[in-house]
Amino acid sequence: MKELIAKYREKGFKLTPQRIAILKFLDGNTSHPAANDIYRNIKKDYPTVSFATVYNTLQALRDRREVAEITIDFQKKHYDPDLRPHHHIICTECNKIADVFQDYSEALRLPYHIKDEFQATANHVNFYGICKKCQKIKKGGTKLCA
Amino acid sequence: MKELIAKYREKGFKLTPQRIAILKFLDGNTSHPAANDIYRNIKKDYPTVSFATVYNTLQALRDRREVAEITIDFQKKHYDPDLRPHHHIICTECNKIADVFQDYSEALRLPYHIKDEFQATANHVNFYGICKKCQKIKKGGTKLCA
DNA sequence: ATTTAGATTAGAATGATTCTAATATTAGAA
DNA sequence: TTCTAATATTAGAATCATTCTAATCTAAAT
Repeated sequence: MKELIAKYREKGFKLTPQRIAILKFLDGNTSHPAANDIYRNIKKDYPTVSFATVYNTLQALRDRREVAEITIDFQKKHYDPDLRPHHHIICTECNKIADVFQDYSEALRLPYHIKDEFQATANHVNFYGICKKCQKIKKGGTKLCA
Repeated sequence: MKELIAKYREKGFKLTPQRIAILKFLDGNTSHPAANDIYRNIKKDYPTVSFATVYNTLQALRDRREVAEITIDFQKKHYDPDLRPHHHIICTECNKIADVFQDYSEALRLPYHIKDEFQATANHVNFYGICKKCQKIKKGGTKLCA
C-alpha cells in the first residue's frame, strides 16, 4: 500500500484521503467497477465524499494512463486498473464483466485502406455471452445474477 | 424503397410515416448515427416527432435484429443498419466511425476457461485511432473535424 | 366504416456524467 | 513548523442520453 501511495506521489498526483481510498479500492480490483460502485464503496469510510471527487479522480487517473475506461456496457462506463493489454466478456443478462487474457494482437491487423485513413492507437475486443449462473436461471425462469 | 416497406410490414412492423422516415434514413446509411442524429434528421420532415418515437423505433428494430447497437463511443450509443458481421474504428478526436470489414472470426477464439464460464453469443472489435483530417489539424493546433 | 392493437406525442423522470463556485487541503518552500 | 500556491473537495445545479407515462391517435385487418 505504501508503495502504491509513493508511486502516485512521484507522478505529481496530489494525494488526499479520499483519493487514497479510491486507489486502494481499485488496486488489484478485477470487478470492473462503474463510477457508482466506487462512490458507494468510498462513502462507507468518507460519508461526505461527492461524485465529483470520484469522477475527478477517475479523470486524473485516466489522463495519466493509470486506469482504463471500458465501453463494453451499453449503460455506463466501467474502470479497470489492470493495464496489461487484454479484452473483456460481458454477461448480457447480469452485466458481469470478466477478463480475457488472450493475445490477439497479431490477428487484429487492419486492412490497408483503413491504415491509410486512420493512425490506429488501440483496439479492444468485446465479447458478449451468458454466464453460467444466468444460464441456470434462464432455464428456471426469472433473471437475476450476482 | 417499396421493398423496404414491404419487408418490414411482413415482419408485423406497423408502418407509420415517422417510422418510414427513420427506415429511409437508416437504409444504406454508413454514418453510424446516434439517436440524436436520427431525431434531427426526421424532425426536418416531421417537426412534431418526439424522441420517444425515435427510441421506440430503434428498440423495435433492435429487438427484431434489424439494426445493431454499437458501444464504441464513450458518450452514447450508435446505430448501424448494416448487419453483416464487421467491426469499427473510431477517431478519438472527432468521433467519426468507420467500418472494418475484416473477418477475424477464426482468430477470436476464446480460451477454454472462459468458454467454460460463458456461453458466448457475439464479439465485436473496437479500434481507436486518429483520422487523416484530425491528424492534419492536430499538427496545426486546434482540434475539429467533420 | 369499425375496431383494436399498437404507435405518437409532450413532457416528466431517471441515471450517468460534468460543471460551478465556494471552501479546504496537500505538498513544497521559507 | 508555518506559509503559500496550486490543486482537491463539496453540495448542488446543469447537462445529456435514455426511458417512462398517460392521453391521444392511427395503421391495417375485418
